[in-house]
Amino acid sequence: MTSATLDKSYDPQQVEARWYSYWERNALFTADPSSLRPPYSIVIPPPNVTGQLHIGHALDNTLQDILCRFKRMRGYEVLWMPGTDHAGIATQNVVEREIAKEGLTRHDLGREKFIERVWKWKEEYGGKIINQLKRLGASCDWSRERFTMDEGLSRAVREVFVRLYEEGLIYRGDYIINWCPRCHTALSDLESEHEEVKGGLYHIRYPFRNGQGWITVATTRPETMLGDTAVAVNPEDPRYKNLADDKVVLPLVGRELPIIRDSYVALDFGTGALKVTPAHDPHDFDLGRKHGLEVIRIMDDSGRINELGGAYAGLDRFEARKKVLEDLQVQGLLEKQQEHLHAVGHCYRCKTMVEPILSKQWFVKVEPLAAEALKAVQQGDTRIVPAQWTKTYYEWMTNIRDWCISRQIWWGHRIPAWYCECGEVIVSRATPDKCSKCGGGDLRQETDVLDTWFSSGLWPFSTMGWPDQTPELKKFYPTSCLVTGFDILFFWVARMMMMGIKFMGEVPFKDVCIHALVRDAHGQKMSKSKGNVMDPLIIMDQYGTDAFRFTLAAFAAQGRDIKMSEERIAGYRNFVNKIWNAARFTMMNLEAGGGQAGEDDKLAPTLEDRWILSRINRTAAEVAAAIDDYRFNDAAGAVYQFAWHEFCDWYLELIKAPLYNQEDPAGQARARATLAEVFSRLLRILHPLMPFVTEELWQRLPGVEGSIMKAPWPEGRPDEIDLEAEAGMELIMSAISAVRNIRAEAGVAPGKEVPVVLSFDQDSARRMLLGHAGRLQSLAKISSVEDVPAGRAPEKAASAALAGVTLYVPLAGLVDFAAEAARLAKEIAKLEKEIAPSRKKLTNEGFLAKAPAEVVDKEKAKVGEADSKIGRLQDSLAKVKSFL
RNA sequence: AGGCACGUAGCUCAGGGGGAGAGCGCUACCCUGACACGGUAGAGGUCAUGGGUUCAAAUCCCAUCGUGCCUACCA
Repeated sequence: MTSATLDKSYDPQQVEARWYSYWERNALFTADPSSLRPPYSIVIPPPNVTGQLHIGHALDNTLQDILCRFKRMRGYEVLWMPGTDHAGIATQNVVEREIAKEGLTRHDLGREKFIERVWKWKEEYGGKIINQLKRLGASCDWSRERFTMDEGLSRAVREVFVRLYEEGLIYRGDYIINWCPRCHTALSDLESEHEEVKGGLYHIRYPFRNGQGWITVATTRPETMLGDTAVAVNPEDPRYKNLADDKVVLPLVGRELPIIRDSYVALDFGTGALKVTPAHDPHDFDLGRKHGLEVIRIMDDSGRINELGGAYAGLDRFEARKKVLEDLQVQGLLEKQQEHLHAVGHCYRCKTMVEPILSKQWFVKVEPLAAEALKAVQQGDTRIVPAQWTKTYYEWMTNIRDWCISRQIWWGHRIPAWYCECGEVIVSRATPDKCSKCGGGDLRQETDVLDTWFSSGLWPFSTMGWPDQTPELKKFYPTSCLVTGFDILFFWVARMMMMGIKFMGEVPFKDVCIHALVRDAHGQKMSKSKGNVMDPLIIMDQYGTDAFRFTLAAFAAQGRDIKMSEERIAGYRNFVNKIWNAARFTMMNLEAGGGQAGEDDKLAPTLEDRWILSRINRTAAEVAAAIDDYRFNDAAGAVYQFAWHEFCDWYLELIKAPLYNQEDPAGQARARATLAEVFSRLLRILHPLMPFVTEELWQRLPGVEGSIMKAPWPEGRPDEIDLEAEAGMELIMSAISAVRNIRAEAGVAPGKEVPVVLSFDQDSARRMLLGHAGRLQSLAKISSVEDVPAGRAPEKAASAALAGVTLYVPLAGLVDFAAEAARLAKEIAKLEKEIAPSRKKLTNEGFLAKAPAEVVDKEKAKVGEADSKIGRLQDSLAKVKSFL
């Protein structure tokens, strides 16, 4: 392969397809638990099997990939554990929809057949996202890919369930839970998403039994009155101190209800009187228990009024509300209704309004687990980055309530509990064949399955073979870092913390790196219903994966939402192309040397060599530090700045002269050697961010063998840091810019060469500029450089004041003195404006007295420098004006 | 109701007590033998508002306005 085959512009499509399979074939992603290298491990947040790669996954996995590739290059044994989540409700919904097309429900098929169908679906369509992650370049160890319903992981689930049960941390009981009437299952508190809903607050009269007036209750849920078993008021409420009767008659139903007094009732809300429906409201449930109230559940699992709802039986809850209100209106019992804004839970899977319903479910007693998880972060075993999320984590961990883990669906880990006719409940790792109490053989397994998050909570260790003691666990647990969005901090991170500490005795990860949500260019959350989703696959097709990844990294500033913009992606596409062309240039020149580069580089390095080596050292260090700190945007920014604005803009331009100078073969070889070295390092610095193009270019570099993935990260070389070269280059670059500016402002044709006269007031500046006059000439199109004493400077010239030198471009006949005067005046004004704050500071006695000496010195130096420049510019201005 | 962020160039965003930055866009010139997905030179900002701390505030503190998000059982 030679640069003859390197196209003029980068075409991502063909390159990307080639390298991913190369990496996989060569097992470059595979982790070796017996390696002696230090471990670095990440478990992927397992996407749903039903999932399609969206931009949030893309961000999340790009960041993980950057970390993994970087750590590999730095000599770590890296395990990036991949896999997918069985996503109980979501997956079941998908397959139910599929069989619905055949006119079937899951009940037509029966549990076993239905689950077979789900597995079949999973084999066929599930895990599409895995290939999409590969498109993204994710360097996961696919040989270890896991699925939460795998046999091994299922064993871990059973083990955990049984142990928690045996310790009394799992229990079963009747409580109010969040019920989704569409999915027909219980949900945890987290899975019920609160959304503001405009509802009504209805004031309803409950007449006293004795006919002496009524009590008015206020409610947002009039339809649940069918299940009312009391009315409650606050014992302190003067309005209700002396009531006409101690019982009311429930309208529409006719049941007599006691009036209970409880301080729970707020005095200042509604009417101060509360209807109590223990079967359909969590607080009412508590009140009911406390006061020994009857519990009447009036709704079925689909949210329809059941036979206990009398005339309303069969009506959907919303129809029932309407009808109840109508009937109350007719009877004159609806005193008033007002608009009322309140937060109502919605199913996180299907957005159906959640129904709080009394039901028998399994729960995890989380308090003791949460206490440990809280402590682990407090004492720094796990660090949350950025730290602002720590508080949120604490808040949740301290206010946590028991976790409802049973789901009335079929797809998932079936709860390992069996019921015997004798009433015994057997919870066991292995399927029992007879009752442990009565010996009976007629056992029925619990039909409920576990919350999907129960199994994903075990992910960091179940994927590594737990409950067995495996080499993987030994080497890679606890994992180094977890990268995820804050939206699942509670759902998942918190649960992994609890489970990891409980069962491994150690936190599951040392760091939690929390990144922002990706939004569209207007800051809206991307969603299918809004139609503002950006499909990462299409983006990758259009701009290339590397450009996309680089954009994500550049946007990933901590603690902020990301507004994705296509313009930015296009900008970084251009950057990738810039790298490509820098490579094109590099290779053309390396080949021109017949592959001899590096052999004859004994010559002392030139200024630009020293400078670029110094700069790339700093850049490598900066990028490394940024990645280590999860400041991905800083990493991207630093390498972008270096590659484009130092390496390409200046260094490549500067070495064209020596590279093209046939008369100095040694100088050519030396330039080639540095170029090859610096470019090789640049590719390696870029690799974690843009793996594909860097691999392609790496493998085309002469003398390179093997993947860039195996190449070492360019660690710092303190000997190459060169302050003198950096300062010298500053001066040279400023001189070149000054000449270019003068040329542009004077309208000198780009091709025309101009003479330059320099008048020095510092010897170091003289040595630097005259010693590198050739560089000046080639980059600023200069015909000659002349050194004159200050007094002999050309008069009819445009000029610029630099540090230690005044630069003149004599433009006899060309120079427009009026324009030059304006330019100088502008320059002076700009300098004055810039230096004004410093001047002010130096007149401030407090500043001189209290500011650190080095700050004062710095300000003085700044003013001195500016004064020198301004003075020289004013001299020039006066001269120019004299010709007007 | 509480909590957490955020208001910086036309747009999208970095920065975070001592010289206002980037990308895109804009203006002018240039197809210069890596690159027009390019080059060179420019224009553009009282860093939301009002106070305070400090020798020094875009940066720290308080308040106000605006925006977004999270948590929450006043029916």
